[in-house]
Amino acid sequence: MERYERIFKVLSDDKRLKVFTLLLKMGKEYYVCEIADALEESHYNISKYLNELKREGLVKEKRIGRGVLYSVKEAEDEFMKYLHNAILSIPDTLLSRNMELLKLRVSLRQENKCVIGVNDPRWLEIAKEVK
Amino acid sequence: MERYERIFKVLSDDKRLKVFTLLLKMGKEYYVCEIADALEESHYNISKYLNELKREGLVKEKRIGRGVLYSVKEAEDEFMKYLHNAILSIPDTLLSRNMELLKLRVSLRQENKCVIGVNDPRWLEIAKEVK
DNA sequence: TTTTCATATGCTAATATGGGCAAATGAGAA
DNA sequence: TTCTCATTTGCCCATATTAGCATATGAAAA
Repeated sequence: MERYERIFKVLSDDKRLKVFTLLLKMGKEYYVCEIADALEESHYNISKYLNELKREGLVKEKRIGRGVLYSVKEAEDEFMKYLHNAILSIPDTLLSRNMELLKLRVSLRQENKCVIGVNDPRWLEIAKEVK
Repeated sequence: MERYERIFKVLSDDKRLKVFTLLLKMGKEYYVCEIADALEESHYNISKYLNELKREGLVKEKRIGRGVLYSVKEAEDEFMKYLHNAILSIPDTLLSRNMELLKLRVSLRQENKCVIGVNDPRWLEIAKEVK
């Protein structure tokens, strides 16, 4: 049962569950810094969460230049397919702000460069408009 | 997200996951002492696990005389239905010994009385036959 | 009532977990 | 090479979780 126990454990933390749910609902690839800004968390913690999710086979990574793109790994068995569906059933309303922020954050991409997060005045300006 | 986080948390422990998976796969009602013996755990810990599962709405209880019957609570939303299916997808082989023990344990029921577990020589005799 | 039985709960010590900071990678740019 | 940037990792501290024991309930039997 260890695999299943570990999968539930990695999803049992608010922050990690939000990271995974966001990636699953948005369905594309995102940089660590974009996810961090969308969830209004520190970059190093988001990096830790993504690594924990990767360790359990929930997400995959792809290095692009200096950045790393993360996305949900395709479900390879029945358990994981149902788990994805369960998490997709979580109401969007619980993450609407973060999904909105992520879309905005991605729209700032310039030749695959990240506009750095919390301290960047441009980003703060944009983020405060989103309820 | 708190509800979902809490549900994953209660399933993130080996023992609690086994209790819930066993109840879900077997699909009937069982006494605390029966579940404890089937999982070869202490009665007080199994009682704690069942209460934690109940607190998150995963199982329900029914008092019968001195005993308490526990069973899986029907899924009431999409999330829970998919979660049940995910857990039902966990291979039976991982719990075959415990499912076997539970069936044996239930077959000993006498007018709703429990034959007490770990220290009862009759039960030990029966249990050691199951691989 | 008193006793017995099945289950539940309170307490404590050992262990695990999470967050934040600082420093380390690793890859491209200069 | 050296510098910069995005991400990762190691470390420490505060907090949370867990198991086991002892005790408490609550319901029926004596």
